[in-house]
Amino acid sequence: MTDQATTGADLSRLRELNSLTVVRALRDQPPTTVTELAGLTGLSRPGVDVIAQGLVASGWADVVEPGASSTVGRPARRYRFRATAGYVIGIDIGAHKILALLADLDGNLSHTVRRSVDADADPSARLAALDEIVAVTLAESGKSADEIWAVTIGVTGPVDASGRTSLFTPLPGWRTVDLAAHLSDRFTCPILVENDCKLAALAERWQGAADDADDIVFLLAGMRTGASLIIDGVLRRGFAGAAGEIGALKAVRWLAAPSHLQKCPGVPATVSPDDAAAWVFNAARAGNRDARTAVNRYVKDLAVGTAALVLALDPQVVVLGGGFSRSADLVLDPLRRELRKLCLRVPDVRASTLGADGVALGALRLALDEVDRRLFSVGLSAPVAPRRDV
Amino acid sequence: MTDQATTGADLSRLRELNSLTVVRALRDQPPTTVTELAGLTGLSRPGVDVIAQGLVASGWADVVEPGASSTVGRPARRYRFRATAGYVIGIDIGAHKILALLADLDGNLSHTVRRSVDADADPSARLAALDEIVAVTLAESGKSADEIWAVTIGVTGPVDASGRTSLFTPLPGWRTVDLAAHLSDRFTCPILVENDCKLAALAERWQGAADDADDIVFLLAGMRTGASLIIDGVLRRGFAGAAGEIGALKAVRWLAAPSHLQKCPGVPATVSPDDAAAWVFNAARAGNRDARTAVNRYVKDLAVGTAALVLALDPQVVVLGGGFSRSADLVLDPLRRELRKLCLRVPDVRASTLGADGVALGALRLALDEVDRRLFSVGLSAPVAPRRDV
DNA sequence: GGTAGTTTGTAAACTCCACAGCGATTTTGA
DNA sequence: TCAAAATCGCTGTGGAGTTTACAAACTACC
Repeated sequence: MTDQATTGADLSRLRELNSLTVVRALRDQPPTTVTELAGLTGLSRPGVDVIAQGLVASGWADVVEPGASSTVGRPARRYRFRATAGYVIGIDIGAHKILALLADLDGNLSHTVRRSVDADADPSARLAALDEIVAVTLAESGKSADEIWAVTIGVTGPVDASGRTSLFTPLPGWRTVDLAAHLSDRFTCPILVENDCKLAALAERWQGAADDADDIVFLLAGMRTGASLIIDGVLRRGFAGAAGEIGALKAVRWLAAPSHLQKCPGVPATVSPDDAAAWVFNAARAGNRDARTAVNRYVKDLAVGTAALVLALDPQVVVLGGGFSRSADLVLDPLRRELRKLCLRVPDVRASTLGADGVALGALRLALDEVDRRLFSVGLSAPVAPRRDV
Repeated sequence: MTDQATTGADLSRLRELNSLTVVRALRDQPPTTVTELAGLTGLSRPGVDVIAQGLVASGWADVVEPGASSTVGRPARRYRFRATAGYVIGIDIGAHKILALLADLDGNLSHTVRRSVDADADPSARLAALDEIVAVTLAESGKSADEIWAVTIGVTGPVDASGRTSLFTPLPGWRTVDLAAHLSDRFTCPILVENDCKLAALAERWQGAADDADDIVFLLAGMRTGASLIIDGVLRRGFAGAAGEIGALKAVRWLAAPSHLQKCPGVPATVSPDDAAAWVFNAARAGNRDARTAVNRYVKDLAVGTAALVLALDPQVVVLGGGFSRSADLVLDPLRRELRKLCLRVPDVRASTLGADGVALGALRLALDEVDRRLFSVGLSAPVAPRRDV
């Protein structure tokens, strides 16, 4: 706060700011000519030219020499944001699998590594698998650890400010694990730990079903039920990171809701508890009466908590994610119907388009946001990996 | 969005930015010397000097010539933010009264005008009273309409983007009233209309019980029950302005909750329905058994909706406002107890410190925020009333 | 009462940045 | 081959902030 006041701007800072706006313009454009950049930024052409050359020298931009030109006049040199100056990693530690994604600064996926993990593996086994998957990701992509600018890990359970899931977590023995500390000797860059449901919401806003919305309620509908909130375009964690945990209210029957599906009469004994829900959805789709009522009961329970969130926040969109979003065809319509009964204004209700990869994608997005925050918000630093602050 | 890109900074813009930081530093400081300002802003002393003189010339600052100095050295000239360059008005249109406040740009109250209105007055009578109170406020303070830089009006019921309470409102015949349009021929400055409960929340964060918090749930506890949300320091309206309306959920018994008090056995027939609640609180304080159970039942109902909001948002503070906050001594403790039962993490629960003036104060705050947004965010304009954009 | 020390106010010189304008260069099309 | 069009690169101009230097004003102390 006291530091906020010292914003006196020097001439060098002016250059910094202008470099920043040029980089920003470059980032969401295909390779661009100086004249185009001048138009985009409002700066003069010679001015942009100097800045662009500076960006190339410092490593933020690449030059694309003109090829065969189609327009009249001398073909222009083009500049391109050097998205490969750094990379970020997003990891999803689920109950059954660990998924790691590696992407450049534009968010272009360059490597995907997946490993399955035993559902009741103890923390040390899970951490070993994490270590291995990180090593493999770096090795396969040929990147060294100091080319990684941020790492985000998604875990189940609410994550507090220190990056721990101390409140509760379904993973056995996971409450005292400090993931950031565990990876801190491998990476010097920021390491973020975040709740999986929150990350999935970020992903849906980035590349998924809600890429047009700023106010989103994301529902994790699966064997666990959860929710997370994006308000005014920003993921909201609440004061202690427990925002969205409306399922803890007993009147909201989210804890027991999936049991409507599991305990549906008619599920064959050969179907494992984990697959029961899928069986019921299929049966409902085929017209099975018991299965249909089970689904309806499930949705009715799901809708109560959803309505509470909708009334509390008045979002533009509700996104149905989680494992059950594969059966969105059966869930969306009754969910809309219930919400219409319960809410003042019914938001758009949409199904996730990202499925099981959403968490890891959201982890990427959060890592990219962290890089943005560190390098592109105050001023333009040199294109090197930011250091984690203690 | 496309306009956002054109942020190329000129040298004149640099001056604008530095002027802005100096004004910002001046605003939350007593009269300040150039040397102090240089320290605060990080600019050089001569640099600040030119800027300060420019601010005086344009009317943003005043010079305070040095008086008797107590320290060694030549006594310094001091500069002061000219808070009287403009004024804002905050108005609360309640069921029984209309309250108008006039304050300068620092938020210093300079005039208060109050008029009572018949509870079932029709819209035209209420609008006439509004017109009169506006005229009186201007006349008594000796200000002309073009010295007013923003006006905010607080009304009951959710307010949509157009400033109308089309969804519903307890005031008779009020749904089609367009307050901003009604006042638009009197003022050229921005005219904002906002829900009273939301404004009261703003006030509590500004000068009230939650001035240390960024994540706040404000409860309006009275004959109506409502809530509003401040998240990350910003009042959240939701996509269509209906955020906080959790009371619309039937499982949340907010609509019926006050009837526990009104229908408490033992209320004398001589007590009017409006005063019944106050009677019950007094009786409970005196030890009346029926009154105590009525209060407890009321709090239990209030707590369900509050818990839903707390679980959804994980706020730092819950502020109890509205008419019943006068009886916070009876409400706070049982409310905390209930929340402890229902929530994962229990926030601070505090009573409003502003009482019935909160809405008008919040209206002032919103008007000041609007002025800030227009004059102090992009660059520093001349110190004249901003024009309402169509 | 005078002088040293300290702080403020102001002017000058300097540096740096963006801009405007001009000519040179390179390509297309007639 | 020449004109038109667009880009590239250079130079001079003006403005903003900084540093440096010095005069002015005040306190403290001898």
